[in-house]
Amino acid sequence: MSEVESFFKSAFSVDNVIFGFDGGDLKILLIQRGAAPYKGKWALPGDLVYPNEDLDAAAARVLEQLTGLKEVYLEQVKTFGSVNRHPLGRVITIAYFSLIKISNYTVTPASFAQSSQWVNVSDVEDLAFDHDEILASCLARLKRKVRTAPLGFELLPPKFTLSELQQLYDSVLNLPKKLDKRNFRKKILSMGFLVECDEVQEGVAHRPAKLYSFDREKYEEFLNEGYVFDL
Amino acid sequence: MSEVESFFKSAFSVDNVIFGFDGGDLKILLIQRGAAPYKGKWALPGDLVYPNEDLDAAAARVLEQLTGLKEVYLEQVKTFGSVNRHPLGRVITIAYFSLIKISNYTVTPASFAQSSQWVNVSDVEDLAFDHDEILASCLARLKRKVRTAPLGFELLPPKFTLSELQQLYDSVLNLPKKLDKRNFRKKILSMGFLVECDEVQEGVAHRPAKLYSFDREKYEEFLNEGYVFDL
DNA sequence: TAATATGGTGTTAAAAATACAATAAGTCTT
DNA sequence: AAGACTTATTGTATTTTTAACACCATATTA
Repeated sequence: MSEVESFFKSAFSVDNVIFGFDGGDLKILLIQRGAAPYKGKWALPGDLVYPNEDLDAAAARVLEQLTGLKEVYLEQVKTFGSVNRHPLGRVITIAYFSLIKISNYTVTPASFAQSSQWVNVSDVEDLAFDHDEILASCLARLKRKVRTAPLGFELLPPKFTLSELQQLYDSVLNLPKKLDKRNFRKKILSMGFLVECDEVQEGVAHRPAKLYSFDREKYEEFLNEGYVFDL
Repeated sequence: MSEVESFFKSAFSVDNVIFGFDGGDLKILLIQRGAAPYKGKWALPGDLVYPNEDLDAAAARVLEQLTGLKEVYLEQVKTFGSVNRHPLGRVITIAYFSLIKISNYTVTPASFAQSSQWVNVSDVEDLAFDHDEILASCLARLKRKVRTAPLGFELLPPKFTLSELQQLYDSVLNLPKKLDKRNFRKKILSMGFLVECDEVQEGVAHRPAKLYSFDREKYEEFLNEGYVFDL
């Protein structure tokens, strides 16, 4: 094999850390591998990139096949390419994370075929390949990004309470001390892109909270006035 | 060709945005392409990744071949993989940036063979491939990173004046208003990891400035006490 | 020695971050 | 129906951080 040919004895894949938020916990969607290598192990959903497919498109495809969801927040994080990361050859992988509203998740043929499962981020361990490391990178990115861009809303239903929003931040950031309720509300409301719906929570055994939604137009105005999201 | 084979008709490269700081300006090192495609155009230095070479190693190799420098700051930024980004086939590229002390730069056989040149970042335009976009990503990353980690020092000689340091920040950040001299000094010195050398500038036609150096141990202490670099 | 150039230094006012606790509005139990 | 229970909602005082701002010092060169 010539040297030039040997450059083409390689492939690339995408792997996707799919985040969801449910029951107060940050979760990711894992699949159990049905074939070697790492048969039976839990892994991040991923696939080889098709020869004429863009990278972002490949990540979106993996996501859609597994969840049925399109047009979700998707962000490239880092590329992992250690020579020996894949037992069967030189395969580098481009890691993405995506944020979905877990309530929209439905079981698809793909997720049915390869058993898949939502797992609390804090419980994940011992994934196939270098996926533990990939998860760590994506989680670190999410922690940073969620403080500097209005990403949290991608994980919540369209209408949510401020307590739910705060819980989300608490579980993503996982800080030694929870955020202060009054200060959190003051700050997030002062940015002016959360609007009150004329609705309250239902079916809770206590005082129902007001529902809010994220107003993207008002967020754009906020940016145009030179402010930056910072939490 | 089988479908599986077609996955292996692809290659990956690294491209490196090599930043230097000289004469008050932020610069990058470009090479002029000697062969098609884009023959004669200016481009970021890069190369295909060898079959048994890690990605970071490939980026370091490209850098060393061009500059003779080892052990420089190197950071992966983003992977570019549009289907048609390379005219000759499917080549995705992993973009890195590196920070070098431009005074250490020497012409190497590689940089001699392919004409190379330092160019002010603000003057760069119309690079080969998607390199304009790659540069934009790396520059954005540098702007962010330089405020949250002590990277600036990688671009300066071991001993520098506070004015030089501020000039560096001014030219990297390129803000509408320059930083305030007194506030800048107060803040950077208060972090406690810059130490005065017992030396002053020489050969300047005005009052010579004190020289400082970055003390990495003190920086580690600073971190261990729970502080974070923030400028 | 005067002109010129950059180095070096402190204070004050404004804004932002933090710490902190009592009342309100529902449901559930008895 | 009263009381217990649970979470929602709201404001103030303190501390910390940021931002704005101007003059004298020290060297070289003409």
